[in-house]
Amino acid sequence: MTGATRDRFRTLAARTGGIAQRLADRAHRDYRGGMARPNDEVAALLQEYSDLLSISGGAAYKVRAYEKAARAISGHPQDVSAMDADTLRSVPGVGKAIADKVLEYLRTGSVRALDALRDEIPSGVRDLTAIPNLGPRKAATLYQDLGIASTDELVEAIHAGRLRDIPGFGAKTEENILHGVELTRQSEERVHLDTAMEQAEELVERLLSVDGCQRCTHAGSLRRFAETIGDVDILAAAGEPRPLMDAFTEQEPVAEVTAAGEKKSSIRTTDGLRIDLRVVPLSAWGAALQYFTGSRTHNIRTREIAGNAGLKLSEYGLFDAETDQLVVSETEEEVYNRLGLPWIPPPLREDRGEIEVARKRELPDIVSETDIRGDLHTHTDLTDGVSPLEDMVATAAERGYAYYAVTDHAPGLPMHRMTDEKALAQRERVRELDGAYRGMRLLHGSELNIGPDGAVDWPEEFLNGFDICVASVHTHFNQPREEMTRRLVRACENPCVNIIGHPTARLIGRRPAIDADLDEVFRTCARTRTALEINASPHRLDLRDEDILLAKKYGVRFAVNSDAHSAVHLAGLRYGVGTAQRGWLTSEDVINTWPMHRLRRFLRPPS
DNA sequence: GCCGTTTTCGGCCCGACTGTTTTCAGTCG
Repeated sequence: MTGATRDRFRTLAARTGGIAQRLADRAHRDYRGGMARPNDEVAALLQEYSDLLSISGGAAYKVRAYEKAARAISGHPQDVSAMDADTLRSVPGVGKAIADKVLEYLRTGSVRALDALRDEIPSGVRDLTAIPNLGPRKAATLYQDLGIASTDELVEAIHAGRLRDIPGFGAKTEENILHGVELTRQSEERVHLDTAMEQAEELVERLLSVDGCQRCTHAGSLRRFAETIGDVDILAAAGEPRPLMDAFTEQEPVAEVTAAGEKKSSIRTTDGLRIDLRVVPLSAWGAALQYFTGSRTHNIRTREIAGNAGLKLSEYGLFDAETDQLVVSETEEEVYNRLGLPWIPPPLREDRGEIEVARKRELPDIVSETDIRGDLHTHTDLTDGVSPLEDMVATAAERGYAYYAVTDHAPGLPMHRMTDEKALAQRERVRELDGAYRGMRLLHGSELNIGPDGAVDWPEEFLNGFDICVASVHTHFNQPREEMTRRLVRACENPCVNIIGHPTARLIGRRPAIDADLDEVFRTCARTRTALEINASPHRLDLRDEDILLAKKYGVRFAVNSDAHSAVHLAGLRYGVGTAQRGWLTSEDVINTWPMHRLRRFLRPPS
């Protein structure tokens, strides 16, 4: 690389890091976990192109253009694989060059320009940018100066002291990288909930169409809505397992068939996700479903109960321990009932006291997706969303919501360039649209930024003009515990703040939760009637289940929100509901299951 | 590369923090 090229490289790369980094995570996920929609497949491709372009020192605006197009296509409601050139170009951010590449991909399965970049930059170099604080520029330097093209090589180089000679890399950077590697490694073998779910549902649908398939569903941690998934368990019932096993192992894309038997087969998809299929006779369906749903500790408890009752529980059924006579096995209900328990919803099966409570017939009537009457945290293309207000609202109406809040970012995050005028103009448009959909009311709100001292963006007079305010931590994640606690407490005490958005600000596998005294924060929420969000984004799931259980003890209310940045992602609310279920929440605990008049009173209590 | 009541070039997402420097590159939200 010449000096001049390097200079250009530096100035341009300086401006590209942020968004690339944010989406690299998503792109990586898509590669590991497979692609349910052609749109996501194309988006992942464009994102990869953007990443490689920025690593190779490509023009910053070009990098961003591919980035933007990737986001737009991922969030676009129509299937890109059915589009012609003109329709493609009607997607915002897609022009001639990108439309051509998309068409080339759909026609031939590859893009020459992307292949050329792949030849230039090993995939391991792109993987390096998944490490926090290590962006495209640093990854490029590491590769060019030291030939580092994988995380393992990077760790080795640090231990060998080889980074010391590279300008811009000091002791602190080494330490941060090692810490970041640790964080990413913990989640390396696991995928986000949506990735696993989409893959599982697609597969289940395909298997259900196979001749002789009597039943098919996903089980395991996915059925329990665990926050990340190690491998996907699929259970099917059939008299003759062979056709199902064949359909399973011969599907695309399979990288490797790791087991292929009569009862169980395992595959690894081309993106590294492991999927197990078990086929049982219909008569054993209930016992098998119970067994393969887990959790391990929950099952230890149920087997224990069986043992104490002179029974034996396995994936084949509930048997009399003495005679080996089958007692029951056809449905999960039968199995639980015969153990003296009501059926226990899978998200509760974590051995967190559900057995004892079930025995007393005191299981909570946990919140379900159909209880949700509206979404209270969503974005539009006015800030960092990709769908216009009208599309978001139309999709919300299709989902049957009784109310829907638009909460774009506030001026505190300068990148979004929010202004008073823009917020007021949006409000006017929201008021115009309100009533356009029968039975759905619109709320105009904002997602405020909680500053380092706990203050939020706008003065109280202005905030009073909003129907609803979510307030979230978006910066200064590393404050000392006491400072962070004071910060959150102050935000809760602000009478205009209704909901604390993604309260711990964690990004699963990427950024740890902020350090705060949660007991203190939850106590304050209860006192100030500030709801805690359960952010449904599969990258966040924040609050997480255990924090929800703790907060509930303080009498806090919750809001399950999608934080959708496109119309397509409004459907992601289900992952938040699953998390709320894991936190034992009922609809009484969740403010967006309440009727509009009750929600209004909660948001703006009469003084 | 995309986009345009500024129609065909020039602007596009800005500011702060961190770690490395000693004036700034890189990363992040």
